[in-house]
Amino acid sequence: MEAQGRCAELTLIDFVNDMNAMEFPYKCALGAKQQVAHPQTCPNYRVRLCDSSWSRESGLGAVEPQHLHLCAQGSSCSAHAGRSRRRRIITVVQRQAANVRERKRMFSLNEAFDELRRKVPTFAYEKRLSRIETLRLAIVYISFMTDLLENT
DNA sequence: TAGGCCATCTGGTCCT
DNA sequence: AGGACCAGATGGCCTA
Repeated sequence: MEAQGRCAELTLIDFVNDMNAMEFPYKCALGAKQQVAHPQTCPNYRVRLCDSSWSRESGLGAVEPQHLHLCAQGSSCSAHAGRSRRRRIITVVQRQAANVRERKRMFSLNEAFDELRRKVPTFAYEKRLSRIETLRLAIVYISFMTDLLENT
């Protein structure tokens, strides 16, 4: 039992080694990047909040705005497909409230990512995993543990 | 300087 | 109607 546990431990270390070799060969730099957003200093933030293109006063709501908005998806855009829909008009206050909710939602998403980062094995000196790296590593890790369970 | 990553805003869609 | 979810756009920061 103890030997089996040690075996799993060693295999886990090998697994992390393999992962570093295969997936993250360049992850030897020290220091994790921790970005801190400053909405107050973000020009985009201020411009967007002052941009009234979506507001009731802009008049866009009255001229079939689905033909006015920029859409990178082109003709495949779901907003353009099928029946025409009237644009949902919201007030500045509602937009700001929606922005706050979206920030909270993204915050909880990042909390979940942080929790997942703590669950997947990495070396301490390794740079903080990005979200996509975390997901991919978790997938491989789960597969690895599943195989380990089936073969013991 | 280019590319990766991230935070934020935004508008569309779905669901309650 | 309004909140949740999603994806696109944008701009800032960091690293090679």
